[in-house]
Amino acid sequence: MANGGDQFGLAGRPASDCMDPPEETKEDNPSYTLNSPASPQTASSQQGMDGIKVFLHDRELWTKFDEVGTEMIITKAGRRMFPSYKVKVTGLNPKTKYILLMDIVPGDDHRYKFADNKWSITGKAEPAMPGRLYVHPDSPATGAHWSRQLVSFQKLKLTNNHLDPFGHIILNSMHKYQPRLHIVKADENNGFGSKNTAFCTHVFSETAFIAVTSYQNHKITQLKIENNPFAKGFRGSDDNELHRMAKLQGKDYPVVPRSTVRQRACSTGSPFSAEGRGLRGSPETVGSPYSCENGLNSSASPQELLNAPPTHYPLPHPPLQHGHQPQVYHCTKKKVNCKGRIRPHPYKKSFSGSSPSEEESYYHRSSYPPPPGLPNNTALGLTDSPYSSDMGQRQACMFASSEPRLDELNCTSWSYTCPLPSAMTPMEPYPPYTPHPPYSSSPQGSRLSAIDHQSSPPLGEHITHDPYQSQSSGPPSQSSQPIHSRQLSPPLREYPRYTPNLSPPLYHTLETHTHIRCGVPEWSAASERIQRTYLKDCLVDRESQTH
DNA sequence: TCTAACACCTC
DNA sequence: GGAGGTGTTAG
Repeated sequence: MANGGDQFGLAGRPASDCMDPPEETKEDNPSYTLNSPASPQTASSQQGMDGIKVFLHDRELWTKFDEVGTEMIITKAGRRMFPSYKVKVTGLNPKTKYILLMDIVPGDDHRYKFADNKWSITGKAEPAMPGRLYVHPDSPATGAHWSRQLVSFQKLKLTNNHLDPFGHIILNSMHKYQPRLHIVKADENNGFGSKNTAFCTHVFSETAFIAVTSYQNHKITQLKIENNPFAKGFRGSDDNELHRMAKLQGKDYPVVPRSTVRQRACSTGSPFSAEGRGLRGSPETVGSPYSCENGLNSSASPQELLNAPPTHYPLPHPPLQHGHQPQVYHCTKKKVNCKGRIRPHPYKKSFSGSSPSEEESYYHRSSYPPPPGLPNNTALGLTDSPYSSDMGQRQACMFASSEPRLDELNCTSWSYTCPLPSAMTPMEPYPPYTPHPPYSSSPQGSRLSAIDHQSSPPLGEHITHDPYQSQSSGPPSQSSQPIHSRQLSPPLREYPRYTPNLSPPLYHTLETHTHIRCGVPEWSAASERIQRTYLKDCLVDRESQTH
């Protein structure tokens, strides 16, 4: 959340590591990029990754939501994200194959509540859900393919079902999250387990959100209705709408839509209407001096960033309510009692998809810790394979991963142990939440594996960031422990413990439970092997299904 | 808080 | 026409 994130009390944007020139401007639509390690060890990993740029599609819309405090519905069956996460990627080698995947990491270590029309911390976060990675259905594909058009992750679904068998990303309601995009080189020279596996992570702070089972902030509801085609039915349009509602309510006179009532009630008589709340561009939020507390800023070397285990993502927002004025309107959640739906007054379409060209102007690079299941330098060696996934409707592979927390980026070096469930033994769906040291985190892009993924400490609070700077980091270079074994063990997939047979064939999910702590990187060879293996398996599977 | 049924909508 | 994505609603 760019500014509004402040609503969530999110930490400021991640400081950029400045691997890239500070050429970025507000209009760069930068993503924070975490490139591959720059260490001698992994220097090669960066080859071909440095020039990669990612532009968030519909950034304006995202920002609009962010300013209010984005909320994403999570349901047992899985719910798509809206706005959809779509990006335009440039700088890829046309002939090289890449795997694009996403993960959603905790934004911090808190649980939130929405009261008095504002978000506030209500306690400690619940144990992190098993981390999962969503691999874009087209993966792996050539750079030319990815660059050809927008890369959409709109089919990614969020769920609150801890036992979800569909491979959806599991989240906790009332918790803050940060989506991340990972680009992994799947070149043949980067086989599974290869130390040269290159990848980079891109983070758009404006895509941070709070997971909810029902919308809390009415403004978000309205934004969704106004912009999501599938919610068109809830858009008010004109007087006819009122009459229609009246009919629904068995009345012959116009009825004021609930939303309208709320809106009015909320915005009336208060100097702190949503607009004035400062969520959007309020001086205090926009200009918030997100100090670099986690060292993500220039203080951390790319290498360090890479090494930094994923912790929760440092969101570019000031502490909750920080600098916020009381919300103006108090929207009661009481529903209007009527038979039919009460439609809100017509809302003007505030945003329409931005054109690609527009997006480009908003490019900004980013750098963050690698995806939990991603290759840390050692980890993911993706064998090249023409795993083209052209099944009618490609499915994405889901991987469990540890959820990185940015607030832990402080550490210059990281270590994490991955009590890897041997052979993907069913693990606790929700490992008891273990408080982590202030700056512990899981290694970035360390694995695509089933790693015990206990919640890791939040990074956000400790991170500062310059909204317009980019960071880049890569897999923990050190990866202190290279993947030793390249053998591909049986694919670890699904939730052996829950519904081994329920998993759709195309969804491969691994749940990761990772213990993270700050210190010297200690990679779990086992976990890495598993993730590496798993990913490969997933790809192979797809390939076989494709062909 | 959360869920399931629902009507309405897009695709 | 059907599948599936929406927010609403009641419980």
